[in-house]
Amino acid sequence: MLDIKVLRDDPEAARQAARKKRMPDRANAVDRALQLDAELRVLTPKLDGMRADQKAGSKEIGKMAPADREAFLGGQKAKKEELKHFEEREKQLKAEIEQALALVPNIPDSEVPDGKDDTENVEVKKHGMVRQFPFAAKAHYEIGEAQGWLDFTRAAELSGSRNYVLFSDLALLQDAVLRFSIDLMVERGFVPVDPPVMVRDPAMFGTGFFPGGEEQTYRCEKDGLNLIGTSEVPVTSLHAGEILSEADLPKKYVARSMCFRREAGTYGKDTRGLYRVHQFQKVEQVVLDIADKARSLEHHAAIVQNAESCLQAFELPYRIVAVCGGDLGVPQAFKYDIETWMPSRNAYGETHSASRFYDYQARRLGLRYRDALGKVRFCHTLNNTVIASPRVLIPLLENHQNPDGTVNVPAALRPYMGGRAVIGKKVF
RNA sequence: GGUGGGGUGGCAGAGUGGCUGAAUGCGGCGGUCUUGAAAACCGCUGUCGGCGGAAGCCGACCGGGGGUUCGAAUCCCCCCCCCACCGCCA
Repeated sequence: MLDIKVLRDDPEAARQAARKKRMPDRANAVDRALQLDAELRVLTPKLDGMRADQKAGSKEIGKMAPADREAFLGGQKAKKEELKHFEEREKQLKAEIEQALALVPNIPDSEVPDGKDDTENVEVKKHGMVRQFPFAAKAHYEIGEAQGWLDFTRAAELSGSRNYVLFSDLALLQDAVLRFSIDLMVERGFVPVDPPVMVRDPAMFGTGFFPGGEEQTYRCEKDGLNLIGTSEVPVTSLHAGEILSEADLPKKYVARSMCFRREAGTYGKDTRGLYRVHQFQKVEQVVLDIADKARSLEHHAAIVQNAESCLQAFELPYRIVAVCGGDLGVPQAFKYDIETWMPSRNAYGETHSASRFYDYQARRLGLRYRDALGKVRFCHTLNNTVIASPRVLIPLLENHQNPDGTVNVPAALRPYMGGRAVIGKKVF
């Protein structure tokens, strides 16, 4: 949520923001919010005056002799009656402003590239050499199925499309990857968190997924709970409604959780293999800190670096792209995606997403802190993937495959794989 | 699912119709004392909005919504949430 003052001061910036994000309907919300706000700002002083007057009368009456009360009472009642409809309008306006404001997207930073979708993201860094295979490289699902590590048929039978079952060494490899990532983050000072994967609506709203993301979310209607699509939701919301002490900041969390996504509207897209699935596990990093842009930028660089460390440890080629306006979500001010090389796609595929929000989420969450001067302010929030599986298994299997279908285990992961340097048997 | 107890300021916890935006304690800030620190003592210390250069003044807010009343944290109704015990299950 943006501060209404930001809209008043520079409404064009907010409209422009929505357009840059290719959300024209949300640009309209700016004007709706402002229009309602203008009415409220006329109404408020008037209402306050009336209330002050009525309140003063009530105080008088308490001190009066009973005989004098009668005459006064009539006047008081009339004032009360008059107040009533103005108060109703006030309540209505406040609710509607809130509603409109919730639709206004965060303003993208000026360095966000212009563009309509992910094809217009801008590469800013490339790391590692793409491997040239002297043999016919297989896709991860070919290797996985041949090794008995992967079963999409039974998964579909059990749970429908976009599901999978991992077996044996691939199940272990997934765990190795996740555990390595957590250990790396703990070493870097992040506090490990095992959060709930079902959350109430305010957490979805506060992090900016609602309104708008309802179609992507599995919901337990009976209980009014939502399955999270990322632990960003519960972890960023951990301190919602609190006023933290500046001494407690920054809060740096690393969470591991199951994630659930309906993937509505993606029919026919990435249907093979492990790329786009309904449930997966993710290690996520979340940072909460004081409202200072420079600090946010530092954290952002650091959380990107953390993800890079993982990919480097896994010996995977990747690149970093600055996400363009049209591919940015509602709450983000800036986002880097990290894409890892996936031979079966003959392309880099998104594996990480590092966002900064400034105070947009914090404002919606009521996430605040008291600064050195005693002033209460909204925090800044950021997050990035550390590793998400099974998607990361795609590059791991494909980049490290041998002609016979066995797969090399990167040195960093061997301690988590019983010391083995190779997994699988000769299958090709 | 059943029964009972609760939701008040950064935290803990008083407060059952006007003198309460809210006692008290803790914490925080400032000061006295000290070579320095601690302790002790003194003072200040809720959030949001409006007007104002400021001091300040006004308004809203005691889980949420509605109601009674000239006046509600306090009374009534509905909802949400938390806790305890029992039952059931893992």
